Amino acid sequence: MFSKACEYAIRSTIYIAEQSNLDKRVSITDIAKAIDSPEAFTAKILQQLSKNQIIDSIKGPNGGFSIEKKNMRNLKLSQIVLAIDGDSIYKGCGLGFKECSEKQPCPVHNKFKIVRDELKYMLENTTILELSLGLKEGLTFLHR
Amino acid sequence: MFSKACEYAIRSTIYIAEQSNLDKRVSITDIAKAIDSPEAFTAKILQQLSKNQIIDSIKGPNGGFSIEKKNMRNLKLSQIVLAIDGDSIYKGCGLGFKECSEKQPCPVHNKFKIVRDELKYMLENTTILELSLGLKEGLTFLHR
DNA sequence: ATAATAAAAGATAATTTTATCTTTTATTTA
DNA sequence: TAAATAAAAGATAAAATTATCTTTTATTAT
Repeated sequence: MFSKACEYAIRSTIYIAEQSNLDKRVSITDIAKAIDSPEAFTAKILQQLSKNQIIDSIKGPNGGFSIEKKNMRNLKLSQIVLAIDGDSIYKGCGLGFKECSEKQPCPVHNKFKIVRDELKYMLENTTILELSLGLKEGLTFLHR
Repeated sequence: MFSKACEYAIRSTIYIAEQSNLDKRVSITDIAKAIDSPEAFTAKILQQLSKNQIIDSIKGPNGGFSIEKKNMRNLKLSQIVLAIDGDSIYKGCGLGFKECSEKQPCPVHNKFKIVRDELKYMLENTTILELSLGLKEGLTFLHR
């Protein structure tokens, strides 16, 4: 569905949100351990998230990553996916045709449209806040 | 969504079905031209489809690929996806956790379940026959 | 100011996926 | 039976993705 990079991006963001709700800033090392991901690779992805203003980053002692509480409920999964994997999951043809469109649809166009729209709706209406609350309440997990 | 290999597999199968409906066997070269794909790579994928008995293959003069008419209406998109990409699209966790399950769900588990079930239903209920008919009737296209 | 901390940036490496090329095997036609 | 045809199988190569390592920059505390 998504690239590994995007999976790690989503995991990271949810974890950072959870910790930011406890007013804790987290380091790359913390994050990689918490979400069970390769640290250096995760660092690269955090850079992208920071550049896209999805997370905040502070250098130096007591530095680390965070998300402002007031932004969490407006931050949607779709923004992370767009920043890391681009818009191909929304706009791309199911069979990979660049020329595929409503006017000139590929054989699976209309079948896929239903699923893609459902996915799009879900990503655009799921907030990082609600996902981090599930974690906090012990209903969901970010590791084994 | 799917790998390139799987995209080419689906395109190929639909094209072979369309031609088989006209009682025409098609060569690798025909297929690659018709679906706009790299020929040698497509050949490899056709081998897999043949091994999985999704398509029939005959060597030598007047050989090529085909699908028996009586099998077309029972052949589902899901069978092609399973043969080429495996079951990760159905069973895999949206965040890539191996340990994710109903009992120990990741934060997006239930959100993704809805979308994944919709996709699964679509793939398991869309036949190659119906997709090839859309092509035949000029309603859909496999090229620019 | 200096040392310590932590992320950013840049370079490099490993792995996987995509793609190609060559040789072999099966089948048909002359 | 020999030549031609077409897919199968095997080896190799290119590109993209995933992953790691090193150096630089910014910030804080001493």
